[in-house]
Amino acid sequence: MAISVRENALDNSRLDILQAAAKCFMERGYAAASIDEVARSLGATKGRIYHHYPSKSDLFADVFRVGMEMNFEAIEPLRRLEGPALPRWCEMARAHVIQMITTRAFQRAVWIGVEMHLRGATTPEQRDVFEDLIGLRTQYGNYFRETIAAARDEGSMRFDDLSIANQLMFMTLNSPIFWYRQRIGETRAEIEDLAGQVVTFALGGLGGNQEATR
Amino acid sequence: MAISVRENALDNSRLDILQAAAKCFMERGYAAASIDEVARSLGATKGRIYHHYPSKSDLFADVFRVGMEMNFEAIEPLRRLEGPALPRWCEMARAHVIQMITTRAFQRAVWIGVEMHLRGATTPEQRDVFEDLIGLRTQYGNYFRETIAAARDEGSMRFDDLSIANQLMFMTLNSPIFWYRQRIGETRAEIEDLAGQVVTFALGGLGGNQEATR
DNA sequence: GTCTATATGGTGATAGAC
DNA sequence: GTCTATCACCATATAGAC
Repeated sequence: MAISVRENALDNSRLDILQAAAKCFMERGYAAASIDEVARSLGATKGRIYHHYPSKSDLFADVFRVGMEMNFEAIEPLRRLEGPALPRWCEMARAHVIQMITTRAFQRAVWIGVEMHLRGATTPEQRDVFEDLIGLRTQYGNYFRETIAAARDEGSMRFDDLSIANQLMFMTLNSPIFWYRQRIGETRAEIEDLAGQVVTFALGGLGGNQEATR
Repeated sequence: MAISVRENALDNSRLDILQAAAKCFMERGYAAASIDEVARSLGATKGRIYHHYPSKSDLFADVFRVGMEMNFEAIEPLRRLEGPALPRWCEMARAHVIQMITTRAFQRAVWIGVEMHLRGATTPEQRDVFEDLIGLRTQYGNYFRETIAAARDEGSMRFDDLSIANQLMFMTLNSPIFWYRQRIGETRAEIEDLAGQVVTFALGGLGGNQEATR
């Protein structure tokens, strides 16, 4: 079943707003982030934002959606790789972690959205839109879930409960959205080393063969 | 260097307020949780809360503090265990995870506080109190950090960067505060099985010898 | 100690000028 | 499309009755 990939391209004004909004949501959280603040960080007033989005909730939902779309794009070619599950998982996991680092603000918003959903903090009006977004997130998660299940079947991973393993794996792979801090002059190689350590940790947690990480 | 353990006992009225507050902070987050809501969940009005706490911020700080004190108590006997680091770590980690599950509301508040600190969301007035609390949290974290460092020295764990390993370890061990849901009629054995899976994942992530988990 | 007002400030959202 | 009011609402915090 095909993921509804965006038909509508991101025009620049919308993208500007989304980036500013993602940053504010990351720095303040959903409730504490104000539309005024998003506008101010754009050097504008909220009239501009309300022209594009009918409500704060809709703005947030769009940040969430775009964040998920970025994720799907990042692993799309990898999840179709032929052959054994373990190396495929390694590629996917690595791409995922790098994505968490490089699009951190959006990914943090995704986390906030998932967390709001889990604790039932969504209002009745938000619920429909959120169901959609959570559906995207679930489907994305299932790609990994199916991959580690296959790896376990193939004997290259060892864990007990699949759901718990998947939860713990994502907590690990997502964690840079909380503690990563961009350093001045940081090279791509340093980011990849960081990602490598995160993937290695997750692989070990999943009972994978350490020699498989190159 | 002694951790300042509480001299002042928790009288019942304060404990009631703290429990209600912890629950609200968990369900709504710091910004969205209202004093009115905490009061309502106590069957009271906010006059009662403001009699005990001068501000929402102080109330939250007390929840944070009590949560951390619970943690110190949970691992206090274990961190002094003699012998090799690996089994000591297993005991500490296991106790920590069970603590996350059984005092979930308080631990979630602790997380919220740490996160607010990390993203600089604290106001100047909050800063001093938060520095204290974050200090507690850091010292608690150091107990684990020293233990895994020792385990690595002893050859029973294998990882690259100590800080990153400690971060990833805590993300794993803390994660039940997000996804754990109490089930009706759940037994202690089921909780311990759950905790065992979390600890096993973390141990694997730290490059520990799987046979060491009993 | 706890309650019932109430002051105060901030935020989401709207209306209408430009 | 964006800005400048402005409204309505809600939440923190306080004052004073009981």
